[in-house]
Amino acid sequence: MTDWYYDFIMAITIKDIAKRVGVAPSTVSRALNGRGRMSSLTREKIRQVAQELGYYPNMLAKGLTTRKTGSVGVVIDRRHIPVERSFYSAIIEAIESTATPHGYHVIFATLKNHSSLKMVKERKVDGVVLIGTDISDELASPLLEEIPVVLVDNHLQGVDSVAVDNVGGAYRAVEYLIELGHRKIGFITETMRDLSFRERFTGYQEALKKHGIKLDEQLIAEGGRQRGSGSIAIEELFDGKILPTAIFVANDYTAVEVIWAIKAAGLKVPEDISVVGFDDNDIARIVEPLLTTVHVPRKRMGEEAFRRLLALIGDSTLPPTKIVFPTELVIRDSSGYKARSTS
Amino acid sequence: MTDWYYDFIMAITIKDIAKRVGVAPSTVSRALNGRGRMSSLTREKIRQVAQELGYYPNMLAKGLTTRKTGSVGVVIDRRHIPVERSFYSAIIEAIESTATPHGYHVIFATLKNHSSLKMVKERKVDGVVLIGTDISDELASPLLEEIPVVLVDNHLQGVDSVAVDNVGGAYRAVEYLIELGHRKIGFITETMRDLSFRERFTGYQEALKKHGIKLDEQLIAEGGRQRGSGSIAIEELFDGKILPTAIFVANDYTAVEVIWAIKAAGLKVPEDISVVGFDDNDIARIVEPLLTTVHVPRKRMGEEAFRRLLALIGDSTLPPTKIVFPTELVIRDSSGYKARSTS
DNA sequence: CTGAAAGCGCTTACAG
DNA sequence: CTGAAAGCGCTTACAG
Repeated sequence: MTDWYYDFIMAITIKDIAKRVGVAPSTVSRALNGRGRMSSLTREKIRQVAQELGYYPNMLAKGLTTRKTGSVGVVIDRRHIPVERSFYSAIIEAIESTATPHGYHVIFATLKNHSSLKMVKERKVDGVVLIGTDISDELASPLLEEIPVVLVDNHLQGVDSVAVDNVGGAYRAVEYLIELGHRKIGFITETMRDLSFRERFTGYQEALKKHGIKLDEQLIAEGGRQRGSGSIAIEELFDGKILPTAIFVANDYTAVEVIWAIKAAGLKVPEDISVVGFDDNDIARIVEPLLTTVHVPRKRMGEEAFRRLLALIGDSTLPPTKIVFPTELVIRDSSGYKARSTS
Repeated sequence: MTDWYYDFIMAITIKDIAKRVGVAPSTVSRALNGRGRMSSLTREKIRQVAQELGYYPNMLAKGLTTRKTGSVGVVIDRRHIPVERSFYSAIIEAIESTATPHGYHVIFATLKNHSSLKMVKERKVDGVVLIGTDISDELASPLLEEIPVVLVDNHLQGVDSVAVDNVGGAYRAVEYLIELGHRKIGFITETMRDLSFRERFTGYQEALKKHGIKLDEQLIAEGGRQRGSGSIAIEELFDGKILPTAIFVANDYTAVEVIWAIKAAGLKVPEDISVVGFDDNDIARIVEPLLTTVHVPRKRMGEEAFRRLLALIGDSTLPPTKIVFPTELVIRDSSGYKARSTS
């Protein structure tokens, strides 16, 4: 009776197992962690009882002595919410689903409120992955001193990162447009302040150059970080002397707005203007026409980010590595041959 | 020199502060936690030194003695990923952003692998919110014995929950369709196995009844839990004797598929058939035409879920409460008056 | 092969 | 008002 009561209130500890098996708690610890040689008989007995009792280690106690928590932090910049929601969600899901089989939990935080530094300082995590493009050096540094860090979709000198081949992806997208016969190819981005977007711009430039097309400032527009960025940028382009026959947009969300704006202006996509995005966000398959875009392997990036973090947790002296994933152009309905009639 | 070295390797503890101020560690603890009376002079001195040293409590140690971790778990059914990604992401974000100012961290997990039970048993969280519609009694029960639980978008006897007025929302949506002149109003759902969807069906029935419209089995279709569910359901409806002039769809994602299927059949939305969804998911503003739908206040639900959980963590004897949020019909472009010409 | 002891960093009665 | 001690549940040298 009292036994039952006790069990209900308190969780099972190694002491309980020790008593039941008739050994010392330290022996239970060794058996369960597989440390040190010991008779496989007592080991088996202990494991069996632990199982029977439904024992789980108290990670607070375990962590206090081992300095490992079995958790990792995943931090995302608030700015990416909710606009790029599905993009970053996919990465986070991938991290979670690869962390779980390794016995790790994932603490999810947003960049405001220093809550990421807090979780590190409070010793709640063994490492952290920082997702997104706004992670500054000042933010990363204090973390780096304490704990392994992996950057996703960003890069800082001397810090591990998993990124995507933005230059190559953009290059391929623009080259594809050129292959379709386009020569007046616009470039639209929310902002040039993001590393990823600048890299995509570089790819755009390189593709033009490679094919002997001169860069035209009038075909480049920055819509700003806000809703409606795409339509602001389109207005800017349309105000110029020359109309593009195709536009490469630095991310899908803005590309969708660009499509809307083009349609609102009474033009057709892709008949009048082809549009190609970047990311292969969920919305790319919802807009009309379905968006041609550059696929970013978010799942693989998330998986790799966790794996890399795990390696660093195991050995923090590993030299910083930058892992770059290739992209893939996904051709859908928003792009087509340049119309003959147009200039 | 050695001092610096020491500081760098080890984190600051109350012992360090105690030494510096010249008091006992227990005094530091009391000062920092504001427990017990003490001279406000030493208290201030201690707090100041803690601040200077950049002290953060080791939550593992703190949690070991207080049995509080300062973390809560948020668990989502794997099935909701990625289809309903943005829907549940918004709730999770809301939970995170209301948890942070309270000093709490959020552990995010998915329902597979028992990783949710694991985090509870390992004492990593003080409470958990279970999001989504697939949380069974068997899953919730073992958690309930250990820790406070709040359900979101679901309900179980005797468990705290925050939900949405599915019946009322569906009622309003269908009544709106009736006001537009529609009489042959279809109902499409992925499945009737979800509580939410059944409730929405109830609202549909009640609205018809209230306005003296007979329920017609031929106008009801279940597309199944899969991609393309909406188009499967549409085929079923179109195979029937009578064509609906409006369709109420139990969730937005399926509603989008329904719109696609209608357009693929050569009909127009809303001219030929009006479509109304439920959720006000991000995609509702991306489809064409923009989807009329029932807004679910995900942000407020997430906030309230955390607040409720916090209350239960403070006092686990609070009687179970079911909080139901009202919905709001958001009229966009996928719905319109019933065309005169049609039968 | 296994036990007793110390320690991880905190809090909390208990003295004084 | 404040200090010394015990304890939270685990691990890890250290003995034996």
